[in-house]
Amino acid sequence: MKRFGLSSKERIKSKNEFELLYSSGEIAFSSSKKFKAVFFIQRNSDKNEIKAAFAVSRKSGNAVWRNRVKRLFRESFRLNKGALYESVEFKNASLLIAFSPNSVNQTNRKKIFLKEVLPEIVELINQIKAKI
RNA sequence: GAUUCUUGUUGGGCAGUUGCUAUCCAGGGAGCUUCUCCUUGAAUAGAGGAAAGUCCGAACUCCGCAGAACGAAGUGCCGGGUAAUUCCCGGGGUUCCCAAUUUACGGGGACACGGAAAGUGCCGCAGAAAAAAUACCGCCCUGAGCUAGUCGAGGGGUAAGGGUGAAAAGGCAGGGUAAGAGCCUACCGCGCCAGUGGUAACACUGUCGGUCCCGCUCUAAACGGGAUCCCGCUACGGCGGGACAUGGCAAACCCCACUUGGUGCAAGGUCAAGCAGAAGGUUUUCCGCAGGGUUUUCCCUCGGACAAAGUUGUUCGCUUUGAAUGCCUUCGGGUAGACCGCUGGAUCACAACAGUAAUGUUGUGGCGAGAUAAAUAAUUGCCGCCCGGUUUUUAACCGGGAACAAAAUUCGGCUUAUAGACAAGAAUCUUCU
RNA sequence: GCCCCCGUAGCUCAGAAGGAUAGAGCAGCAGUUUCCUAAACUGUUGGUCGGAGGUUCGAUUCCUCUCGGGGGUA
Repeated sequence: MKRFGLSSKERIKSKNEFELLYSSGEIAFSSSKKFKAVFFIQRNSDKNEIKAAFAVSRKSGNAVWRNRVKRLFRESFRLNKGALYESVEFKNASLLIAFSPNSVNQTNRKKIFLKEVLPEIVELINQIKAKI
């Protein structure tokens, strides 16, 4: 597996997985409340896999803005997922995560850049890593 | 030269690193081994002019048979273009603006632009009256009466004037009259018909336009014929002639002409996986000196009647079924994975020819996304563009900015949103010759 | 993706096959009552009828475009 890649196997794609995540998952917020992450930890699993999703509500902006936010999330996750894999393999667990914007939308932040998104995603990943 | 508007084109470029999707090639591994799957690497390609809104039109799909009548919906000057259109091009008409001004000629814009003389309905307030005109003020004639006047109850005539209104029953001039009026006349206007030009819408020219009836294959205020009324002239035999009758609204109902079956890629098809059925309703037909079997109060086929279901607005008509693992309605259960459809086409670029143009024909060359919780990205450097600041004001450095917006079966239009750049045209202003 | 609906006062809704002062309830404000409050009663404020064009003498109503919200569909 590539160290900094993100293949389609590492993405949540089925409706069942989304229902499991949103019905019984926990929520973590970044310190500025700009972003949030919903995550579900399955303990004593033999798969040791991590699956991520990037969800942006339709009300927060138009298609161009939503696509950009999702791509920035994906880029941030792709570069920083290594620490999570170490914990998952050590604890023998599986993990599902969905990242979403919380207070940020197109009207209050028309242009958004990676240097704003990346530190807060890293913070969220560290919060989740502490709970495994 | 500046500003504004319209139309068209364009919608930053190059390189590096790390990723994603598709196609293809190579290596490794697994299996049910001419095939499929997993994994690693290389190459190539990877959002728009509107991809948007979903307002029109098609291709394609299945249902179904589309046959008729009625209904419903849509379209509406004429011609052309197109696969087709509520689109585009050209022309006509109406209307507005500019310039000029008496018009005309000229330039530009807008227009859902069939029918109001088939019928129905509506036209608030104001006004006398709003569509068969019951005359408010006024004008004119007449005049009971008495207080004898610049009086005037009542009766009649009058749509020229006033006032109201979005709109007042063709306009204007002359004649005429008691006062007036298409009451009469000229010109303009309205409409029918004919001729000329035009494919046509329409334009120009000319004739005609009382009332009733008949005719012309339909229609007729006006084309033909007859009757009748009125007016004028008359040599009394006739001859000549006739103001024009109905405001607006059809994006009110409606009439006329034309068009339209529904459904929309979550259409539709194949494979895999998976589950659980239940309740209710409906129909145990009839006839036939038709044919066959033959066990002859039986069964099958055929024809007819009847019933049920379907035919996605209704009726007729049509199709299927009539006892079976049926049909209909309601409730409930399971799955939401893969593949096809899925991108080469009314295709794109260039050139020539035809055409006023939209567009078409021919030739040459090209292949340019195919995702599905949904790829097409992130970041760094340099160049180019714009803004601000500093300094040695030609330049350099520093900081900031660059619109609207992302395919989802595919095309053709329309509409709406758009920073900047380029080209062409028009209008206005200024400067020079 | 496709197909449909709805926008009227601060809130929930009426209204019409075009006529102008657009209604009702709740809420708000003022008053009566009460020692004070609530309740009750009386009066009153508040609307460019989502936005822009068009038809018409006249549009909340009819037509077109547009903005926002909601629903259905394997």
